[in-house]
Amino acid sequence: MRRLDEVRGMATLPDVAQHAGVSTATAARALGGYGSVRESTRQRVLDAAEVLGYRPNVLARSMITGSTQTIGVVISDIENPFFRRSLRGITDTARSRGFEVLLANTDEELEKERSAVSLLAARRVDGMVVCPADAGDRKHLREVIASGTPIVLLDRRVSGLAADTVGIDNRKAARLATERLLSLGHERIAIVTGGTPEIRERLVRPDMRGVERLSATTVGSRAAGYRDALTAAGITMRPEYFSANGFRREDAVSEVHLLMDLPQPPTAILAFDSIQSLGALQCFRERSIRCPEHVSLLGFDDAEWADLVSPPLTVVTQPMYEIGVAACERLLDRIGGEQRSPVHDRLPTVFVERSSIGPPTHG
Amino acid sequence: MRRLDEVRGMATLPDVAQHAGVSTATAARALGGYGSVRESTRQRVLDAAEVLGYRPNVLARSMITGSTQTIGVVISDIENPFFRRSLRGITDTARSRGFEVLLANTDEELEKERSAVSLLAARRVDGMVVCPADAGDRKHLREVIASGTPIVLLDRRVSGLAADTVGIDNRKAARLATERLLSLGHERIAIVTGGTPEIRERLVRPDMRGVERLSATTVGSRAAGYRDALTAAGITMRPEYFSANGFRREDAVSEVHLLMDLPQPPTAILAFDSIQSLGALQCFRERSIRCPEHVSLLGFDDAEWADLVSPPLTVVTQPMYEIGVAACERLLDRIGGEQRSPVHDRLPTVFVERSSIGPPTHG
DNA sequence: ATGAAAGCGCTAACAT
DNA sequence: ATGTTAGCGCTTTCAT
Repeated sequence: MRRLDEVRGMATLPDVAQHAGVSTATAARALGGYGSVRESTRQRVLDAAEVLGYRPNVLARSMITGSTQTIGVVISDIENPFFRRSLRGITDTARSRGFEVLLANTDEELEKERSAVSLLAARRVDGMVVCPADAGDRKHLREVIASGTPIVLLDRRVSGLAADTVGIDNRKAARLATERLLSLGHERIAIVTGGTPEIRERLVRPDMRGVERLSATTVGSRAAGYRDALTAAGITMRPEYFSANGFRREDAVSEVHLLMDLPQPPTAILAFDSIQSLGALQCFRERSIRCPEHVSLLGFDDAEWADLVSPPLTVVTQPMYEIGVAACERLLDRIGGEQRSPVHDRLPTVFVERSSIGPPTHG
Repeated sequence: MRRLDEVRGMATLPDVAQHAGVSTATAARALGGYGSVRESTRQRVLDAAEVLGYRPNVLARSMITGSTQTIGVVISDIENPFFRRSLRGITDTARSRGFEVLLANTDEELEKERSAVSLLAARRVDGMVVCPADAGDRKHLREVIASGTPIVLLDRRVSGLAADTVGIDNRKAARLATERLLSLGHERIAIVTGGTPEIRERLVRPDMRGVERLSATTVGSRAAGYRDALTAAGITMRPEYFSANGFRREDAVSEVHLLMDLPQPPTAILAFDSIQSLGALQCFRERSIRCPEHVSLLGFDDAEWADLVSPPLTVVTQPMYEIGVAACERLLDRIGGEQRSPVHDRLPTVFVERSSIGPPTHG
């Protein structure tokens, strides 16, 4: 009775139409719920569809309508607490609005980002949420936007790109965190940024020229906030307290070791994300350094384990899930045709004081 | 010069063909790298594509070839360490083989699983990796498989389903873990399963009937392994030591509170996943229970924080990433046309002893 | 309210 | 080696 159905288990619109004794156009109208169809006909078509186990071919539909009801998400690493929580916000929101999510990891590598973006574009996603690599050119993003596919930037702002951005005020958050450390009496404060040596280079030169340009990146902004606080307190920034040698946990571990090996090791460390915090904690454990007695640790992002490590970590919290939600909503609005010029949402951060910071021990 | 390009930024094959002065077929061949094309023509086409910023429409291609080069992943929660690590294994593998990943969360809700699977099927994914909800019917999975789309089961085995499975030997792993606790002298061992009350009901009845059927689920298998060890040691399982009231951290926290409120609280707890471990740890902290002095804790899955919480957690490790890789490879093989009957991969677990377990304190 | 027919952008025979 | 010609399954005018 139904040929195609037997081949690949798929009945098509013509099959349904024939079974219901109507034209494909009518069947499509009945199924798609548009146009006008007499109730009795409608029912007949629906029944036929039911009987045949008909499932519309979304691909064919997309080809015509031009919409795939799919968004692409390009992030550096799903395993990073910030991204995975945000991703959950994105997927939940997308889902509730009838969109699917295509996922791609970049591991902070520009090349992977490029190919991911290009592949997603080829898949005709209706839009993308991307957390752009901290440096490098943005031609690929620009092209996508130019071709009419909206992009919303997550976490990181890119100057000169016609894209909405959702994140926090990184500079301010870092300044506040640093100030808290300062108020405790710390003067030797190091930052473990998880950034790349290149970024570091531009940030540590005497005049700090280029900080403004770099404030387009998270690391740059936070480093700038750190500098703001130090400067205001009349403290000179020491290049050796500026660590930026990779975003992985192992990178952080070795960087903190280096820090603690310094003739004048820092009395406090500000970690720029939860992976870096974990690395610092691991280093402390390896050296039997007591925290906060020997050194204070303040981190970004309230990971699920932050209150259960020892000592419980004091953190600057970003509303990770909400950032994802907001980013997705912005994107969906754009996809829906919203026109206004790019907006940059800055969600509020919260300072959660636990016990990993305390007054410095000078020795 | 290029009409379509101006409308939606998209040049089509005919555009490229015309620009290169060849037929669409030739252009397609040159671009697709199949058939035979003279080198000079090839170059001309490629150049034209470059100039026009041509991007093949994957949808149109998929409609014909019937392959979308996309796999769907249906898991309960990306935020669970096990799933996110596995997901990374899946995406990395898929990527390297030219497949994209469509993601869906189910939160262990059968209804969400059904709709996710159905949506992915409608998107014509070439296959799916799914971690099925612990209970309920599997008609939706069966239908997908019947329609010719292969499914590989992650973590959980479902009897009577023609699908490959990749996971560990849960029963054995749980038995070994329990035996370790037993060898330390514990007799009052509780399990925090993260399962549902329904599953628990079936497992705690005196005769334990139904355990076999339930061994199709992770919780069921692990509970069975726990029972195996207890039985072999001549210890009667106490229903009150069997906790199953939700998979979330909060659930675990309150369950462990309940456990510790018992007239005879357990001297050791076996947590069935890292979220449950986190919950137990949190409860301990809330009650100032010292671990392992007051109670031992042994968990499944070596989350990134496991060695940094206090006390460092003793765990049974699953090769999470590798499980994802294996699942994806199996799936890709099936998609590639492999026929053999369903295989059930069981990857090896490793016992990592840290300091959260010790001899019981009888009091 | 319904049908006929023209595509969407591409691939795949089948010719040449 | 290249071109011609059907479609894939659906939506969408334009008739009727």
